[in-house]
Amino acid sequence: MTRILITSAIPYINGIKHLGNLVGSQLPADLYARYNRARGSEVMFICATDEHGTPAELAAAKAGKPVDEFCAEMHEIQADIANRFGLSFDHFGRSSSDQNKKLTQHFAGRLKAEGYIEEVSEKQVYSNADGRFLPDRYIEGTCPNCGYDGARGDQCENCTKQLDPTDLIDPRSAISGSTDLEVRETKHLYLRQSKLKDQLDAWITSKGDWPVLTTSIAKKWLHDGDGLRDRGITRDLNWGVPVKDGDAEWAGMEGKVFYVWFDAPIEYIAATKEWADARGLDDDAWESWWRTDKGAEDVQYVQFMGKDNVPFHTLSFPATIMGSGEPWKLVDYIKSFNYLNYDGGQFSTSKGRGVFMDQALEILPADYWRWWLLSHAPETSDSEFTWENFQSSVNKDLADVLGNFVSRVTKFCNSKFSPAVPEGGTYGEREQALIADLTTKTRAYETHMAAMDVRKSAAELRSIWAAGNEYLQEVAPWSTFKTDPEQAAAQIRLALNLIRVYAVLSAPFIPTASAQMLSGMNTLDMSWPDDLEAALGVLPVGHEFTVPEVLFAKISDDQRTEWAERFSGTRD
RNA sequence: GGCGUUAUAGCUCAGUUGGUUAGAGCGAACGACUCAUAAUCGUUAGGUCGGUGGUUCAAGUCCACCUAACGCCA
Repeated sequence: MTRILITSAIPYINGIKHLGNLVGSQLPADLYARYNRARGSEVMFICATDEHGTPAELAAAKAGKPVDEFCAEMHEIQADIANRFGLSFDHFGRSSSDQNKKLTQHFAGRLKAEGYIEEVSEKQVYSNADGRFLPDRYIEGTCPNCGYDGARGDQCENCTKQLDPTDLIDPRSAISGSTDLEVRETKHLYLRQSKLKDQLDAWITSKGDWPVLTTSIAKKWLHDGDGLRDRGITRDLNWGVPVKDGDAEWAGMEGKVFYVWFDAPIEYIAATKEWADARGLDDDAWESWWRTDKGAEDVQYVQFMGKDNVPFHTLSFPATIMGSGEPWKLVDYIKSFNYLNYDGGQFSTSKGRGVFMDQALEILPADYWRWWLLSHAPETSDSEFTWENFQSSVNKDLADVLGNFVSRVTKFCNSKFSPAVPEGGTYGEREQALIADLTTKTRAYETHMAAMDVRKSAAELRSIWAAGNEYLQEVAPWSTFKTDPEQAAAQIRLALNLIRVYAVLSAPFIPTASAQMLSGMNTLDMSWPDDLEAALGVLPVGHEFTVPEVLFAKISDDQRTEWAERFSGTRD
């Protein structure tokens, strides 16, 4: 059996994600996971919250809570929203877990032993009042160039001149406002990625089947300017994974933590261990997914992410894996996405512009969003969300084409026969033609899904739905019924079975509606239609069903107008 | 300022290694049907593929420059 390991870029703990974040990683990853499970593969689908770093500390301070408590609460909120969006993670972990601390320290120790860590001494501003070192952008003062009062340590946003923190006149902490600052000498660890440049380059080059978006970004970082640069992997913060050499202390690094981008991808592995630990399984259970010496050789590992995450997944994280000298699994395929824009501009977390995951679920069920987002996923270039487009897609595709098909078939059967699969008649030429058509379309759908061509998959699925309406329109059972009720029964029998087939095929996109369709058809049979003719006979003569409620309600013009207004600026 | 991305029918987007009359869905017009969430099905009309020049027997598809929008960086 094929074993597929799927990871979605892990969302940052600081706040609820917007729809652009969702469609860039978690949602398409979920589509792929659900599809492969449906086809009988063994799937491990991993995601987590990315919890370390200064933004988390500041957000916690703003909320008046200890950072660990803040993260724990935010993790629960994100887990709940993910669940309500139907994101079917096998485990939704936390980068602040003990498993990740141990593993991150382990990797650092291995990298040190293999000669891929360099210790560098730097000067950095320390705030006595805050009791911490300050990153450049958290120091404010007066710009020596233009006199602007709110210049930051890295740049003056008024005159755009780049600065060093020591250039500022009357510097102060952006966190506390304190002016009790001093420059201290501090030591940091650098990951010597440059030593692995050729190895990384050869590895990327070998991935000829990866999307251009992925490889071009990686190549740019490898060859731009002086080539791949070493990266600092430690910070002077309290909130993070303490710097250690495996289990041992690291001399001179006391009180420091690893940089969030070092420990975050390692969480993919650690979250799988969290999964095993939560189920009382031994180490073999998770190592068989990640260690090529313990069974992961045959695992197909696919990562999903937005384009901003590509450098870390094509270079930094692989450098960590390669540099460890241990047989960890490298990614086999990276599916990256462009950005989704919102109504003529960007989604903005800080301005509250656009629709956020919790708000989306307040106004409509998850399937509506899943369908629109996936069928418009920004695969080849940035794409755009507009309320008009959303309204017409939902109304036309979901309500009119699919929802109405279910409705017209079940209601017709109920009124002319009974709420059960009717008996009589036989399948003829037209039915065979439909089966042939559906077979072709289903095979095309499978090909697109396997290739992670999200939009093409959605278009193919829609055309499979439409085929049912085309068939009904042509054979017109409402007319047939008047002259040949037996034949009308055969036509409706086929159409009822088609509803089950649609539920199975559509489940990766719209799992909730799919479950409603199966429930309405009173069946638990989710077998994949490998053979369409057989699949259209699964519900036997006499099988009872219930006429389902309206599957998808339409979006009215009033609603559309109201929502466009509501989400245009400030988050409520 | 440097680097990069994008620019295809009214809208959202496809267009493989350059090769016959540039495609889909929505929207529009017309027609059919009436079982159904005023749903469905069919037909038709819309584009000199941002602009200019070039390479080629042949360019939306390669090259140069220009314009516009956007993004990243220092």
